[in-house]
Amino acid sequence: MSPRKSVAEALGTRAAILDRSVAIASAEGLEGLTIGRLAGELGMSKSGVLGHFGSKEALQLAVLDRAGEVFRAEVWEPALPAAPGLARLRVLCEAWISYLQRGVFPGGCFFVAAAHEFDGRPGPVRDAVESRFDVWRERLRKEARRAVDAGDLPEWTDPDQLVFELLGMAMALNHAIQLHRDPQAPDRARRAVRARLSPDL
Amino acid sequence: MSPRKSVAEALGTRAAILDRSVAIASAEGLEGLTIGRLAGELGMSKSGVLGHFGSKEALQLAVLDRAGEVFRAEVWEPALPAAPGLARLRVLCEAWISYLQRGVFPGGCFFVAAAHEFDGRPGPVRDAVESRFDVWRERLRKEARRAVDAGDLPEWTDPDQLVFELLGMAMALNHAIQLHRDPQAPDRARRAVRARLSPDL
DNA sequence: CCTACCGATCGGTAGG
DNA sequence: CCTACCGATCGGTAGG
Repeated sequence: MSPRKSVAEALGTRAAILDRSVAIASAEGLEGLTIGRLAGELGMSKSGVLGHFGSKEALQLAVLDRAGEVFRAEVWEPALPAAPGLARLRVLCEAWISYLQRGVFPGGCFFVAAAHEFDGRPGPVRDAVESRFDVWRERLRKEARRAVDAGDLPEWTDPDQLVFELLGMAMALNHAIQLHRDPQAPDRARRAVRARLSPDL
Repeated sequence: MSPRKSVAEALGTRAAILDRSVAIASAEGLEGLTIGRLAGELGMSKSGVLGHFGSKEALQLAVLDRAGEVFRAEVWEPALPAAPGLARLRVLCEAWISYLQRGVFPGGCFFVAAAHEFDGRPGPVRDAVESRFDVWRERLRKEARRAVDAGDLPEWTDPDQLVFELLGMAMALNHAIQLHRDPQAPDRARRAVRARLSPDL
């Protein structure tokens, strides 16, 4: 009989806030995501929204977590059935390109956008963004190392150099799609990946 | 005897506003650049600042022009003495990497940051950013084409593909410097460029 | 170039 | 989860 909702309802509300937040922040950035706008779009009061997180910064961190779950499901998990090493690295890159091509986040890669927004602002949000990139680069590096060890990539391949170039490919693709709406960009990215991961062709 | 300043003084004030604006916007973004903050740092009133431009959007466009002059002086002009084609392309890439490495804009490449900030917001600022990238890509493409025609790059080289990959290299470098403060990144970028522009090595 | 001001919006809090 | 409110700041204008 209390006006408080049940735990399940509260979790549902929280999830709804986060999903809407991801959509807004993807297009407008994590700062452009304001409590007032969020409340308006969800038909809630500002304090109702803020009560779930405590502060805007805590909301931003929760949104990053939610976006991380999406990235994981879209790019990392599809590659798990593939054999570790070169095969998995190829699937990862294709899932990565597809994730950008399909516009899973309407504003482009959530983390690249957040990195640009926060790289000059010390604090927990910046740290969380950097940490996510560290994890992702490490995963790519591990597969690249396995591929070299298995003899599927030339022995002179530097895994860190390869990861650097794959990240550049993804960023160029993200940029070409978001700023130039270039329909040829995904195929360019695929060619760039092929040149690095299919040395025989 | 009027309180109005002379034309020369007004131009000096305008230039001072723009230089400060470039510094602020480089770190905080073109939206984070606010009239009030600018006025405070310059010891002026808000209306004094705004009077030079008319609106925040006009200020943002003027700031993009100013940043464009800096980029031109730092990256394009140093390459003009080099012979068109492969030689100039190499000098351009080295000047580009050096511009990012030295932190000419403290917040990293001004245009990459502006592209991320505005790619989802239609309007004159977005158009100006896109146009600047078009000009830059066209310049790179032209040099790449010359290099192929001269036989200095393999005849199967696709200039658009090469430019796409060079842009990716620059974006990966910008990202590694700004988010990760990775001191090895400039050398990684140089290796990536060498692999594409020095096919003999 | 200034002061003085406008309505709108920001993140956040008090109290229920 | 709400209403009602806080001080601060936003871009911009009127008038000089």
